[in-house]
Amino acid sequence: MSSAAAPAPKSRSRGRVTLADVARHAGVGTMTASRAISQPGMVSAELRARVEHAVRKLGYVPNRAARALASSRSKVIAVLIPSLSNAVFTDVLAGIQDALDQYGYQVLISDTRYSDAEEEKLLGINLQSHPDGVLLTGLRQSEQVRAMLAASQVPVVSMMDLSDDPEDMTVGFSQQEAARTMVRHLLGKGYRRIGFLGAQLDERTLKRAEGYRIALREAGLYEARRELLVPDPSTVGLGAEMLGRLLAVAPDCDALFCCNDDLAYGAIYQCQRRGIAVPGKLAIAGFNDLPASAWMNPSLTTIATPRYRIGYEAATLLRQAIEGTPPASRQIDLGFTLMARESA
Amino acid sequence: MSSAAAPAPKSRSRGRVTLADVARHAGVGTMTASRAISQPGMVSAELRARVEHAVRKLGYVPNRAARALASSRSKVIAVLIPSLSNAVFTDVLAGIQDALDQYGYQVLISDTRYSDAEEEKLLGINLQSHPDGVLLTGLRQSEQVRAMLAASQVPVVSMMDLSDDPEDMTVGFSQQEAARTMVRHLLGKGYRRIGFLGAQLDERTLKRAEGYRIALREAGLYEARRELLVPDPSTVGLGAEMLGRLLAVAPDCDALFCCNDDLAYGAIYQCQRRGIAVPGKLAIAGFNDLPASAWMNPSLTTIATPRYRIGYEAATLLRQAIEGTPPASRQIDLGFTLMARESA
DNA sequence: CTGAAAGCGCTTACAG
DNA sequence: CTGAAAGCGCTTACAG
Repeated sequence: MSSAAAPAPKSRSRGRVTLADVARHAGVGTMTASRAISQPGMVSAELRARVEHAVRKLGYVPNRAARALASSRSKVIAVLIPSLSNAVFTDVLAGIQDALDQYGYQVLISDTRYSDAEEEKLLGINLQSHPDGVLLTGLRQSEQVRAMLAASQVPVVSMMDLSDDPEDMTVGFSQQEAARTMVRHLLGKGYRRIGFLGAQLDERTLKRAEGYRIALREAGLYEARRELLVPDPSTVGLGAEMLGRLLAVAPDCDALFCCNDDLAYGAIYQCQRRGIAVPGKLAIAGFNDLPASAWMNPSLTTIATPRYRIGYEAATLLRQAIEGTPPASRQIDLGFTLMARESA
Repeated sequence: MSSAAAPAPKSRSRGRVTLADVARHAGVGTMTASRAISQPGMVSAELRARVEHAVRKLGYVPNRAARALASSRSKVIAVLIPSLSNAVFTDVLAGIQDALDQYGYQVLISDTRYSDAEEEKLLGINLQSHPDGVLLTGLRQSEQVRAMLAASQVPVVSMMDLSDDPEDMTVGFSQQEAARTMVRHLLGKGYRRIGFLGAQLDERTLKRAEGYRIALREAGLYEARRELLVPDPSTVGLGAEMLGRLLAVAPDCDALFCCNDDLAYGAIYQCQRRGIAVPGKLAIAGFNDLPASAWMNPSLTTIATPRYRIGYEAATLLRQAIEGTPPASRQIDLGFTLMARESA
């Protein structure tokens, strides 16, 4: 039909169903089709129905990349956690998912494996998706990470701890206070030679160790030799091994505070093998209150942490920041609960 | 300078540094800048250096959405797992991450919570990102999910099990054979009244239950009353409770095969509370070999499953399918290992 | 309430 | 090895 004046446009079509196809099928403009999908309220009932029918009929799948590019809102939230194999953080993730579920955000989960270098790398990759917001674990990020975050101007909420900078958005509880509370509980039970087992040496472990020291110093009972810190990842096996190492240098401990439940499980199992009565000869306490802690024998005295709620509230706070809703508070302290059971 | 003929283009710029900025700064064409970043080998060393310098200087962050839109390759791989709070699947994820780490894929992790409806919903959302490939757990997907996958024409690899359809790409092991192997081990140890505890009732649990039945029928020892299956999620607490329920109807069991380690932990803990000697009075076996199983008392007899390798090999197989590399095999059986320990 | 045009930031053929 | 133009599939102002 047309004169040969204009060359045929080169088509790079992928044969996918596009919004234009839907609009054509429904006999409306592309715009209207777009609105019928994203803002149904702004389109008349009839056109909306026609568009919806066309969507279904053609099996239209919106293209997120195109939407993100055109709207400059990616509807992506990036989450950086130090470990996916630690139940603490999968509980946090569950809370995040539940909080964001109905708001159309895509959650990008990254496991930094407790490594700053890995965190930088993963954040860099995530930033390429231009997330609308970022959820971080802890407060002590590397300079690099801070710089990247600042340059991207993306809203950030930190999880698990509390900041003393009122500018920060944080949801968590005081790691140090929680540890101090546990040690005071042990002191209250009459224990006087309390040891500490810490692994990974991440920010939270160090804060718990500090809480332990503070509480013992307050009681005039702190002795550095009762404290064993190693950088290895926390596992049950490591707890078993560390118990042996600590008792080798401080055999007179009457109680042991482990920086998490996994270590405590290992310590208890090792005591059982060695015939050391728990808590009779050695009381043992953990941190986190994992599901097995209430069931093992002896049941484990530990600190219950509000992991799910931390994820839920942090995601909600971030969403509000993204959407411009003024949050009631930028700092949310969710507290912790001492679970006094049989082991200590 | 210019005459007023052409209206000024409306700018919707976001103030972000773009490839065009980098190109301008480096004094090259946009194309060359693009290539210097994506295919460095195709650009002369000098221009490449200039582009790299500009990238660093301007703090350029590539826009994934734009890249995906223009190239029709999202470099996204969607992973659907039934649970993030089950260590089995976080190990699988670790393998996936490690396999894909160096190839520039963004991994989209979705937790379907053992729900078909949730799986459909999450797959639908993931498909909007037009993933280059999808990693699925198990073989029994809903009709909906299958239809969506077929329509999207995206390559799919199934994890955890083995398919008898040679068209399928699968990486796993025979759940049924593994269960059968465990029951045979128990039979070999002289146990004759072997019970079974199963929860969640997902595909894998049902296959393990079937393996249990087959092995006992082979020995002429199957009795339906020794089998307890409940749909609740597997937890240590549930294992403890189920032990009580099973012994109430079949108090003469001399061994118990639990569909996973969590249930087995709970069963053992419950025996300890009730003064039932394990394995003296009741032998107990699990499935998966979680890290604590080797350490608890008694140590747990279980089946070690190659979870990390399943993730690693499945991701590699998928990547090869995406990139057009003919894989050595579309079906990879990674096997399993009986861990005979103290409990059975 | 509805729509034609322009633009988001890249990469893909196509020419040099 | 290098580059100008067109296009990917949406949404954003801007007009009706």
